[in-house]
Amino acid sequence: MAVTGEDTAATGDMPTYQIRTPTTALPQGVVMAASPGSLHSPQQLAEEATRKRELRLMKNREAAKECRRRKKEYVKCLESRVAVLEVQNKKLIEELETLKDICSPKTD
DNA sequence: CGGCCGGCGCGTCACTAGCA
DNA sequence: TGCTAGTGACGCGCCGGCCG
Repeated sequence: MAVTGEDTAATGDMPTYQIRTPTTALPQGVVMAASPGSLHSPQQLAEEATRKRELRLMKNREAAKECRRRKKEYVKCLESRVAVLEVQNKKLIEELETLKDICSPKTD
């Protein structure tokens, strides 16, 4: 691992999202119908939209990090549970064999 | 040594469940 | 019903190991 975390996709300053989904996200020409109460110049509206988008992206970025962290933890937890159950299973099998030996009629 | 491949982490988008 | 947090999916870049 040791991934140089910071130099990946976005931090490389390559807005990949623009390439992938030009139509979704925020249709660029469209200046989101502003909140009816506050009237601003088109430029202000655009700035507001940009600001909102950046905030959303930032929050989602953090959410994704947290989500991945939890998922890793969950997987680790499952793996250790598997290990415990395997040991337990092995012991039970051994015990079963022992009991079989004890209970089986002598062949001699 | 250079190319390829698999694994990993990241950012973003799209979708959804739950809440006010 | 609109908003937000959570998450699956996708694509990207980086790294380490393997092979010719």
